[in-house]
Amino acid sequence: MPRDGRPARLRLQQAAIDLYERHGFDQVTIAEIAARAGVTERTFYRHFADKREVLFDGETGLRDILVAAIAEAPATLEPLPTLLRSFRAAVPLLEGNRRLSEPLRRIVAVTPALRERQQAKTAGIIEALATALRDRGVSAPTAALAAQIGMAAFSHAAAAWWADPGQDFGMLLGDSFEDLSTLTAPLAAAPESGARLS
Amino acid sequence: MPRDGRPARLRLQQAAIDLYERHGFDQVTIAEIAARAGVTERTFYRHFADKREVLFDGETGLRDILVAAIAEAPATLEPLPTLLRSFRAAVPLLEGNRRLSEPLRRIVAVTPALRERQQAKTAGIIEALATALRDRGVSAPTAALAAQIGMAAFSHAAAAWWADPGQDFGMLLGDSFEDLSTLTAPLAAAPESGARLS
DNA sequence: AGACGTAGTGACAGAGACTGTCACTACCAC
DNA sequence: GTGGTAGTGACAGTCTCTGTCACTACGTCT
Repeated sequence: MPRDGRPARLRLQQAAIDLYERHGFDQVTIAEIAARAGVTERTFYRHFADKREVLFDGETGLRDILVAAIAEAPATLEPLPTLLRSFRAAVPLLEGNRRLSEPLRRIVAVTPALRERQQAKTAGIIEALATALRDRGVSAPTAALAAQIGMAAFSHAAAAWWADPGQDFGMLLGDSFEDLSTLTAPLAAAPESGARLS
Repeated sequence: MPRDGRPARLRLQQAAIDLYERHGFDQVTIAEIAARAGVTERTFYRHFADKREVLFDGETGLRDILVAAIAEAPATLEPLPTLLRSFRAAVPLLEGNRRLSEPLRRIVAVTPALRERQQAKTAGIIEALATALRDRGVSAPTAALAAQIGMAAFSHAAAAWWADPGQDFGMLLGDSFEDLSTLTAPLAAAPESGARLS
């Protein structure tokens, strides 16, 4: 029985963000969040697994877009170009959520427990990317490695984008993947054994 | 006042590993661990920040070796070759700890809360690698990207090493870094803008 | 209209993680 | 033997998270 028009879930998220930002994650209790949302503590746990999860609801949307884009890519495309393509498909989502993401980023940045959860979320996306690549016939180890590298390049581009709102994310992504090539170029100098990718 | 020869800290670690492995992380209470180590619950928290931390004591050793090796590398060496060099310096440590690490890996693998903590530890090492690269004059964004890629290659090699105990870790590392080159090679096909690394 | 299923919620009890604080003991340096 | 330091016990307390039962709102079917 919602006390106002918005569903309880949304009210809880908004209350949590407000309180976390104002007093710090550690100083806020679930009881306070629930009271502000007009529900009981128990109801909070019906919507979110724990105190951190309330901030990471949007991550699944990004993951789903990326996985779908990988599945739709031309079958002959190599792993990293496939990932670059999928990241480009997610740009509109990120640009649309930018305003909402700003306060979240601030809160997460200063709270170790939340950074830990965010890293876990990123690891989950990497795992999903690897699975999507395996479905295209890429071997498991190569898919895992490519997914990690691709996500690293994506984060690299995202960092630049957050730092300078004026830049075009799509172009930053292209630059990031070029940086991968630049970084790995010196490795060719000292080969040690035969190639082995599959 | 230790009840036996070994310091309480070691007894707590051993008790935690034993109980976590036997009954599962979630089913074990701090009181049980403390009782088995012959101390009180309060003493557990004097040695370890929380219930998970007791399993991740060795990670700092790996980090310190890697950072030291980076600092000692020739100043002209590129970022990724520098990282490869530092990972090679850590091989003896990993080979020496292999027997102890096996049960830890089993426990962590099946417990989401512990995997989360392990990801945080890995992120901490990546951060330390990036800092060490910056100290050599590598720009902050490039250092962060290189550290992530390097750690991905390291994990790639470690996964193969854990899967097949017979392999030489040093050679697997070389193969992993070659795989980086192989993966990024197709990116050169569609350049979009000028190079920008610093 | 009335029976029924389902989703969302309140209320209560409880286990267990983690913290703050004070007092005590062992040990080392001087 | 005096004082400092590290390690510990004991106790109280807060807060997170879970299990359970009952209740309401709402749509569906008959």
